[in-house]
Amino acid sequence: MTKTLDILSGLANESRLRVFLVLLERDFCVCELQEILDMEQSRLSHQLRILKFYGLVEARQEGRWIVYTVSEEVRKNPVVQSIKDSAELSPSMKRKIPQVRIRGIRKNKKSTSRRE
Amino acid sequence: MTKTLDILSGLANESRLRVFLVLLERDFCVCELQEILDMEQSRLSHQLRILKFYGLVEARQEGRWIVYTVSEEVRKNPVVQSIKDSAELSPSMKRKIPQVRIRGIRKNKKSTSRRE
DNA sequence: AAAAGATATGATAATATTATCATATGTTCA
DNA sequence: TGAACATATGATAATATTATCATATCTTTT
Repeated sequence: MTKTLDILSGLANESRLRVFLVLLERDFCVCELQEILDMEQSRLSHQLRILKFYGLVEARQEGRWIVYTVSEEVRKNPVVQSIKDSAELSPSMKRKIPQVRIRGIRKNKKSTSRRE
Repeated sequence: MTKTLDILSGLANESRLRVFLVLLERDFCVCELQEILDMEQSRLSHQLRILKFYGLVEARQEGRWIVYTVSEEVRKNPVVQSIKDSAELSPSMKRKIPQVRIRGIRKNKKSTSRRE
């Protein structure tokens, strides 16, 4: 179970909070997050590692991509829920979320072996 | 209104989180907090300043003491409420809370001018 | 007024966080 | 297989946080 202090520590950073809020919408691979959040790859990767460290996100390989998720357990956490309700994503990010679908394009080309 | 990121930043530190949880129980002056939390005065004072900086606590003078409070507005914040519900104070701290009453002792000796 | 009590502040050192750059690793595709 | 893509990692520098110590400030008490 994710401790409250871990949630606070993990999200006490603006970019990490944003990444997390986007991942609460739905799963994304790193390059999709890059697009939505307009963040440099390496920086994003480091921040994702920290989110993972605090138990806030999980990663799975999906073909050529690594897809990050917020588990059901974390989603159910009351502190996480209140943060989700209170913190607003910027309009520009919200706009991008339904559009960005880098993985989708490829999945149609060839049904890849997906171990989830 | 206290922003979510401020709440997260302010409480993403174990001692600060503890101080805040104690102050959610009721108001305390610094020396009472020192007693309950077993923290050095200077360190406590610095952390209180940070809590104040993030808008999580307020301070008022009360005679010789400075009493810290969590405002109603902050208490009502959903993120604060969920943190209060999720994070547990240690038993030793809980035990001390009803006992420690440094201000009270003096108040009986002489009714001091109190501007609250 | 001086002593004692309560708290804040400033300086410093130790430590942690963050961003950035370069590069390594693993996967798919031609 | 090798190029291209996607991501992670390591090193380093810049910056921020934290703890500690000494001292200053303000209030009350004697």
